[in-house]
Amino acid sequence: MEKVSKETCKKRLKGIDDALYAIGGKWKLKIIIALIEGYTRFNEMQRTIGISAKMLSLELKELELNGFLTREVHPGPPVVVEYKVTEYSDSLQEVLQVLSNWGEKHREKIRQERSGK
Amino acid sequence: MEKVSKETCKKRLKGIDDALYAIGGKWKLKIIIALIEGYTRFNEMQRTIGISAKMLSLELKELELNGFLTREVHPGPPVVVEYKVTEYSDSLQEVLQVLSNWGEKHREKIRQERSGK
DNA sequence: TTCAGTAGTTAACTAAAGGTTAGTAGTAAC
DNA sequence: GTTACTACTAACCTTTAGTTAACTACTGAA
Repeated sequence: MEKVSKETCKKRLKGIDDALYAIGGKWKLKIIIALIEGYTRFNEMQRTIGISAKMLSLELKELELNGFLTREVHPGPPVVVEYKVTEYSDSLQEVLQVLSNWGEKHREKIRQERSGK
Repeated sequence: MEKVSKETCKKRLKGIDDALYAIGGKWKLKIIIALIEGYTRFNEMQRTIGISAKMLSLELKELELNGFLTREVHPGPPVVVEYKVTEYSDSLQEVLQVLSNWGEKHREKIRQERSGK
């Protein structure tokens, strides 16, 4: 009789590890949300998310490389660059939903604890 | 007719923000998994997760402060310290499940892409 | 008595993440 | 002709995250 379920644990840890590798960090999920909600332009996203140009540029490159979005340059003039989520990003919808909901509830809990004191 | 749903977007971004504030970073979710799966001791968790003593110590303090776990010292001799998840951590089960599953599938996808070349 | 284990802490350091400011090159409005 | 917007990039700097090794203090086994 073990208290610890080593196999399940290892499996879950590995899954989390792989997920964090692809979509961990401060910005990736936020960028994907912005794209899913219909934002396509660089400056637009920068303002919406509250990210610096440098970070946005870096993260967009990584996300493109990993198949989460595409970058389309429409030669102008004026030149317009559009970022769009790929179908693969749809596989993240559930993650986004669950995580965002949890965050909302957590914020509510914290708020109540503070006001309750 | 807007392509962008600003309200939904803002709400989801805020939710993600709150979630990442509490459980973002490389270690917090992993520690919670280890605890949920039944690990209770410091060195045990260190080995299972592959985290340094310093980081584990720091993260455990934060998680305790935020109500995700309790620290029980059983005065010995020998002194034994037990970490246990609180009920509140159960609210993370769905997050853990969804994220870990996504990670697994993502790894599988990457693996296939590499072998397919 | 020496070696190993428990539960950490501390110091010294490196690496990664992120911010700020400035600048580029083009368009377009005032 | 000056200001502003778009989509960035480069240099510089700070902060946060993380590693390694040494050390504490106590227990128990060889």
